[in-house]
Amino acid sequence: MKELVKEKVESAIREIYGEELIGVVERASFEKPKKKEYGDFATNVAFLLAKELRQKPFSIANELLEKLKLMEEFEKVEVAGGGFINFFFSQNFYVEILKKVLHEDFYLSDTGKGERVLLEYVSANPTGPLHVGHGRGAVVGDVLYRVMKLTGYKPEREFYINDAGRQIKLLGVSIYARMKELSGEEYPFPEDGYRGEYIVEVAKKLLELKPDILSLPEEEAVEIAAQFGKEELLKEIQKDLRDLKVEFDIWFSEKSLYEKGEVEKVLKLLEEKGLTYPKDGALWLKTTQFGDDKDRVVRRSNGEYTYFASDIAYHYDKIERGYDRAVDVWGADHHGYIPRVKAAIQALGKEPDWLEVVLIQLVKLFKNGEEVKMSKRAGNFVTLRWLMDEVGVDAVRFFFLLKRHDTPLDFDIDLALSTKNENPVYYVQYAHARLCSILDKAKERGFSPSEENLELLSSEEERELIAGCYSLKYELELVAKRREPHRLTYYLIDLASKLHRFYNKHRVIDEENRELSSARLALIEAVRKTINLGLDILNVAAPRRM
RNA sequence: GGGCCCGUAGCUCAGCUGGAUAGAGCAACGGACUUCUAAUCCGUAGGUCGGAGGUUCGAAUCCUCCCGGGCCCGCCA
Repeated sequence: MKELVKEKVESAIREIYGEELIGVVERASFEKPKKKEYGDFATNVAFLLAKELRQKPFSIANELLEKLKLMEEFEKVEVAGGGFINFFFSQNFYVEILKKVLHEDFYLSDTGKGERVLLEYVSANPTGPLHVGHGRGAVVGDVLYRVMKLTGYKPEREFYINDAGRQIKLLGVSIYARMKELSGEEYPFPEDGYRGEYIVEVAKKLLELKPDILSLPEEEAVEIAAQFGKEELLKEIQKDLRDLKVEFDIWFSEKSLYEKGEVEKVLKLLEEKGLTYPKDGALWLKTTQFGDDKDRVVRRSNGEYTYFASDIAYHYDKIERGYDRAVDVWGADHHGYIPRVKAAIQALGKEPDWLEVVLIQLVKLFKNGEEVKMSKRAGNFVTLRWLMDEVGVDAVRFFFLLKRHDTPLDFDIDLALSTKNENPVYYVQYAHARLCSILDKAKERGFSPSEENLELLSSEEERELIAGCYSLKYELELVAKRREPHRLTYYLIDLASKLHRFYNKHRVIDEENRELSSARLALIEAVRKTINLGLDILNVAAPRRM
């Protein structure tokens, strides 16, 4: 709808003021006003044109009005508030929109213009189970991907496996220590080792598989434990993600960067550009040249590469793979890391904006009004698995998108289990079930949807529903452009609310008025299709009955 | 000390690339089921949008300062 009004205004401006002022349309607002007296849509273009033309907004608005009045999509156009232009859509226009919703893939768009975007999310270390924060990032990334697919982008999904470096060694030592304990030997547990009980389980499993492992030289045994643990835990992570309905196209191994010499290669490249220097026995990257607070170490004085070094190689690899843009989903505690990675990207010759970072804020769980504390089994955090078992996947996915990704989320477990209207998942699902029920009931009684008399759908509630369905297209564009998947849940709650309001005021199946009934059934089908679509994109169930 | 995020109704939060009288849910109060699902709806009440300046036709939204809360500042990942 927005595009349409925009288009019409553009053509009016073109006729009156000429091509050169078309640009203001992009900056102008086109919105549904809060007050219905102000029409179905309103714009402030006249104010913006006033600045350019140095004339009064009011007179400019009136000039535009003369042209806009004549267009058949509008029943009425008026100027108010000193220069706002208010549009009232004609009934025919609503009919056309409704038909589009019914027959076309109206929600698709080409906003992305074919941009190849690499979405990287979760990327948890294979040293333990996923926690709820990972889950939130997973859902944000996953839904973003699904929406981008529908809005003209070419996204790909990637999980970066941190299977190299210190934390994997530590994992090996932790498992080794537990195996020693299990076989009754005294062995000091490493200072920063992984203390979660899951380590004990991995240790048990490895002992069963390789009973003689403890008779091997310690170094060798630790290495085996590290590899085994990494694989086991990665499998667990993959299972959690599958159950959360989150998928990936590429599993990218950090280790492979070392094995293929990519880390050395990229550091050499940076060295050739004169962007590295040795100091105190370490190798530093001049990130301050690109806006970072201080230079950063890429190779420690003991010869080991830092995590940053492999991350540079990783992003270099992304650049080499030819993506137009990379979007990384990170935990908000990593935000201090952004300037140095962006600096590295510039050092590699790309614009800093080539990389976008979506930050995921903390998730806190509440049950019976109290915060759910860390479980011993997991180490020191609540696992995603526990939460999924507790409230189900649909609730997890939906609730993770109830707040913008960078604001902290308090996850109310009691609410997620509630079957009342206060639970937004049920609220939306109930709307869907209700729509299905009406359609079933109508069929039983010999009614069927028809597009013969759609002009009868002229009440405020019906128009709201028609416009509401169609705006899915616009919402998806916003989700993709602004990387804000939470908008989709809000949209669905809003559409469900419009449906419930309609339902309580109007009767669909009416023996006295079969024509209106048939038209309303068409509307019901359109709303059902739209809610179903929205839930599908979220990958949340749309039950026919509840 | 430096940097980032946040402060909107009693509570949880939308709205923030400037637009008309600031929204929703929960909680409170009052209503609506012989009818297509009451897992729903309608109404009432509730606000100096943390504070003070500034930019302008117009500010919750942009700028500056202040107050309050969170997070980050490693040759960790």
